[in-house]
Amino acid sequence: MTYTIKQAAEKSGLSASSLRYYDKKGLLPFVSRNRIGYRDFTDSDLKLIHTICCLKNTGMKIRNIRRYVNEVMAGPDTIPDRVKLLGEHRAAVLDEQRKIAENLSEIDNKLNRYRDPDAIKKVNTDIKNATEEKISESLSNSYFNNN
Amino acid sequence: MTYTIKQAAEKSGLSASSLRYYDKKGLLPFVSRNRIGYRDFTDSDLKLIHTICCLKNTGMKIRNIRRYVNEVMAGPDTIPDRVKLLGEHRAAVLDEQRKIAENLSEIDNKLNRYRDPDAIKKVNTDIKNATEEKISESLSNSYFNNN
DNA sequence: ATAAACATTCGACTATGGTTTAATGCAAGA
DNA sequence: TCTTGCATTAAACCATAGTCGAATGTTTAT
Repeated sequence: MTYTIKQAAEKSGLSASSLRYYDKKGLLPFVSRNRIGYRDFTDSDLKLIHTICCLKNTGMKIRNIRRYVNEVMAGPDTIPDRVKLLGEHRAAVLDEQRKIAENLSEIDNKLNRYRDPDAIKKVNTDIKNATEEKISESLSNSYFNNN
Repeated sequence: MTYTIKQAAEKSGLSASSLRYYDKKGLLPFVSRNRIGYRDFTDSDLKLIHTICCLKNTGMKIRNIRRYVNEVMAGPDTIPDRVKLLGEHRAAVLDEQRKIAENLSEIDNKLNRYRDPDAIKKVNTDIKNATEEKISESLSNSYFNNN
């Protein structure tokens, strides 16, 4: 069983354009061509493409995905390299997730402030403070169009 | 106390270029200018810039950050809009975090496979299967340069 | 045999989020 | 005064990750 690029696109969730783009970028050196130059995707190809998607979806750059694919193509000797590459990526993703969670918790604080019954009062106090800060520096103020 | 763009850059963790870029994109309408046209950043300004950074760091697009900033500038009447905007953003971020965690867990599976004592054997089996799949379809095989 | 529906490549185009450069101006210290 | 260091703008440039259109070829069904 092989698949055309359109079928591979459906199965992988990528667009045919993206698959061609990835191929051009060296991410799909394992995809064969039939006698007239059309790509023939196998199930094994789609498994590796799935892994590529996992890396892409977690933010790995094309350049590093290519490194990984090349290591896969080079055979079992590169297993330590793959562990290093994936392990470092894993750590980077976790760190990024942590940072996002931190930033999100600040957004949550804002949301809670806005949902507070006294939100209007508090927001008005903020505006007053910001405005006074501008005034005390003889700066123009743009809150509420009070220029 | 006011800050030059350089000092504001240091305090916010952004580059001066980014601050100018954000200003150009309408994210900093609250930043005043002194008599010769230089930006004067106040502490209140930096607080709002901090919020902007939280939104940016969680992946909000410039266009939506601008919407938020405009709502802030428009005063307390827009609090429900802000809650909607931030609430939707929050949900989107959580969903994205969930997807990333899912993809990462598949990467973890790969890592565990590679760290298995039988990793080489298993990888060789994979290559064998992939190769046989290609052969059975009369396709060229590129694993191990066995073209 | 001809049209529809695929496939190919190449180069141009888009979007996003900046960074860099060039020309210019202001301000403060030697 | 003159140099140094900061500021301004507009426009060009960059990186990333695609997407699209044109020209062309293939396969299939009618």
